Amino acid sequence: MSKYPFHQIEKKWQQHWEEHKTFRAKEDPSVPRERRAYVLDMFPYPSGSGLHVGHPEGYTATDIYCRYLRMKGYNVLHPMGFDSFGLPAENYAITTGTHPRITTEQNIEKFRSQIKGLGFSYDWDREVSTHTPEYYRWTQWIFLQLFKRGLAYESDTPINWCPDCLTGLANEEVIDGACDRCGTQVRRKTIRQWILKITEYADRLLEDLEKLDWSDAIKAMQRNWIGRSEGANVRFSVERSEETLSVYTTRPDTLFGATYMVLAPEHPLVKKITSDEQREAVEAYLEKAEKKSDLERTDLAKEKTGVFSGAYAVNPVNGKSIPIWIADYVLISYGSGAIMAVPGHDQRDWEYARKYHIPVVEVVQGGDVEQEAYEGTGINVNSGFLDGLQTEEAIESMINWLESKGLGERAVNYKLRDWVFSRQRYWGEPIPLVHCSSCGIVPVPEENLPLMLPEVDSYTPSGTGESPLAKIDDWVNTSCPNCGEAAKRETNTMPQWAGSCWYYLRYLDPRNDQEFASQECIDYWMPVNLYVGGAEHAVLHLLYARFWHKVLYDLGKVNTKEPFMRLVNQGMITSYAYQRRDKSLVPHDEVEETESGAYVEKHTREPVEPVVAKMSKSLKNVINPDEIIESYGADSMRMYEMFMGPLQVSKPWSTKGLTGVYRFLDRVWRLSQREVTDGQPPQHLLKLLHKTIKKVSVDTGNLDFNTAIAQMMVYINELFKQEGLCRSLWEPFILILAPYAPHLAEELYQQLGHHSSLAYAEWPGWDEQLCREEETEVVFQVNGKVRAKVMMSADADEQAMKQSALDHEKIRKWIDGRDIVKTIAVPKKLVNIVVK
RNA sequence: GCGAGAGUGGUGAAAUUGGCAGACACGCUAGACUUAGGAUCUAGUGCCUUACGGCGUAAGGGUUCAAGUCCCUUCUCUCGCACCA
Repeated sequence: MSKYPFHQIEKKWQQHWEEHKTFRAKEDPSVPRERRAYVLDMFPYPSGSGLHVGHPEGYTATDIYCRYLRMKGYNVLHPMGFDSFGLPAENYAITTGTHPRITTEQNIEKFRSQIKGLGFSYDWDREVSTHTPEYYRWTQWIFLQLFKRGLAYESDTPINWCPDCLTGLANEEVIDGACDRCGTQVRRKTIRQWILKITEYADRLLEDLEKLDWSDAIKAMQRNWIGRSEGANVRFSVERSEETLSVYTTRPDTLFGATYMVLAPEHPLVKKITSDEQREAVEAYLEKAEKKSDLERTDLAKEKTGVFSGAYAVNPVNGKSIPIWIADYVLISYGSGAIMAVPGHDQRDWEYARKYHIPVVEVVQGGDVEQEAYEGTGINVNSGFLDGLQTEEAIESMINWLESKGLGERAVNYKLRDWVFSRQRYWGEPIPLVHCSSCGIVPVPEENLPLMLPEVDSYTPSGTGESPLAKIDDWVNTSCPNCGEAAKRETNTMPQWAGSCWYYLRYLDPRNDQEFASQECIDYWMPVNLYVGGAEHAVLHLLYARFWHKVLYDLGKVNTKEPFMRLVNQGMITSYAYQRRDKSLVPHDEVEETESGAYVEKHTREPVEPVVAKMSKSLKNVINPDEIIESYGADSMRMYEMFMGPLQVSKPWSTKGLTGVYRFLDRVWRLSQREVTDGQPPQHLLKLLHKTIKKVSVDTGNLDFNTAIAQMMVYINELFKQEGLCRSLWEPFILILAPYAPHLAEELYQQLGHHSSLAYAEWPGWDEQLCREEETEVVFQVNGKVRAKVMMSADADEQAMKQSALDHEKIRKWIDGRDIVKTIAVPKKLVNIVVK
């Protein structure tokens, strides 16, 4: 066993912090606003498999940052909790009959102890779990506010139905046509759903992104998801019919080029306008389209299919009669579910027109519409009153024309769709509404919240689309809060996103039973200064949370338009796996290393190559943090995760690599066993100390933890070479090590005679004078190639540098007898002599 | 297909404004030492070359006294979106 007693040290200090409530955050009004920091981690779903090495990465990063800020004198709020409603616990309940609360709370227990084992400086007094009635009371309360503002509505729209989970899924939860959770192929089913009108906030969600200190990549993803576009709605009349057909277009300037129209198969007008001759063909096509899953409909994009409806519309600008087709390349869920097709200037329409021999008309110059659609801008032709106009003017002119004739108007469209908010599930927040036959939908009075999740006999969904709650008659049957007559409760529950939409607010005031959080606490801490989590939540969670926050802002309940000022996404921690020649992957335990250092598959002796892959159970390359902590200690685990590389990029785990930081900490420990003296330290070490303090301070503030650690290693390697141990070189180092390896640092700090925790000790400053070098190495180059290196005074001027280079004997060898064209000197760096 | 990002030793990676490519760590090699440990310590370690020196940041080209860094072309990988009218 090692000399470094991390087991003992880590246990001791974790107990100390817990007993002394070292990291409790208080709303101290004497701390000015700019010295307060709210640093937030994305809270975990407490799954049955416990923590994996990915969780501690972000948590370690924020912990280091928080510990650093505390030592810099900041008042820091750093809470942790659990996103504890969710499908796995319920699916487990369905198969075993165990109440999801029981499994969930066991899992929370396990997660909490694992997280505590890493020595994170959370204020545990603020812990929240979304499944507790004290918490979901306020989730329900916020839902009621949305409902009262008209932001929640019922709709019978077709939804994505997972036949395995027997539940509806939001569009966003369907990945490649399969259920996000269980992978089952999703089907369409029509069901009554609660929907939240997030689209009403689309513009603000888009605009307010500007102010946020988020990566451009994440902002771009959100922008893309919201998908705002500007254009016009145009109404076409249908020949021999009273109907009008409304379409959305971003290119009203191409209206003269619209030679046909297309309806999505689900469009309500399809049945009304289809002619008798075409009815059979249309019905056959509709049936085919219905059977296609979304996956097929999007994947079969290469070959567009459709059918003529037999009906014609009138192009309002030129009175021409144009055919109306039905095709599934038009989506019912975007725009009006119908388009005007301009084959000259839209590639999809072009392909379709070619296939069905529909005329292609050029109305914007710039391409060759015989070869392909021209989607760019240019001068309008064949366009009546638009002829000769540039695209931008043509668009304006056409919109004005449409508006003046009452045939259309300027319009904005979004890809973003409203949020399907109900789940036919047991393990979620009950939606606090009552259906009354005379009063309609009535909210449960706020003073009666929480609406408790009742106990049930069976967690199995009814299979009809209703949640297990529908089977409990004495819960479902209630009286109307309004008129007192018999009424029925809403039996849908909320999705898992609900609880995570506002948890960062509950941490501010977690035991408040009067409101979700007091104004004082919100004012004191908000907004979140730094939010760290996985990129997988880049769109959904962050968009939903921002939406709820804006609603609360409109209600006057929060003081900021945006909840999270700075967002950092940590990269994924991957692992090595082994790959056969045919690129298939081999599980970890079926590979062994040969004597020559190559890898072979055990039973076939086939050579395999190590490659980086996601950790997965099937590849058996999952790293368990408990084992790492047991063998190397939490401080090593923390430091290694930060040493691997930049926080934001994904990087492969290597337990061998971890031994590097373990050895470093062991070396620090062995240093501490030397006698500490009070003498004057050697100048070169003092200078190195100050450079180290500077680099660690700057890098920690920028979350560049890997380079900060490297610098501490450099320092310790030098310090180790010196005999003895100078207190003035040692104590500041312990303080800068503290955020990274807090257990060891506390122990060493105590060894130096301190009696309290270093958690609030003053972060050491550095002396800029000592960080400066009097002498630097200067490179002499001839034609850009390094020919000599010399030490020179840092303030040598360019002239002196040039002269010294020209006089240098190695340089003379290269320049003698040649013409010097030019000489460049860069102070402290180099001299370059250009010769011919 | 579109969009974003990335390609640096055997490996993870460093490298203000263009200014010594490879810090730090793993691994490897040699030696020392021993309380034989998951040790530890010392030295070495980009490639070619006995040396002088040459070549090296995915490939090719360009700008510059000087390019990992700036510009152009190509390739590969990762992520996101996927008929958004």
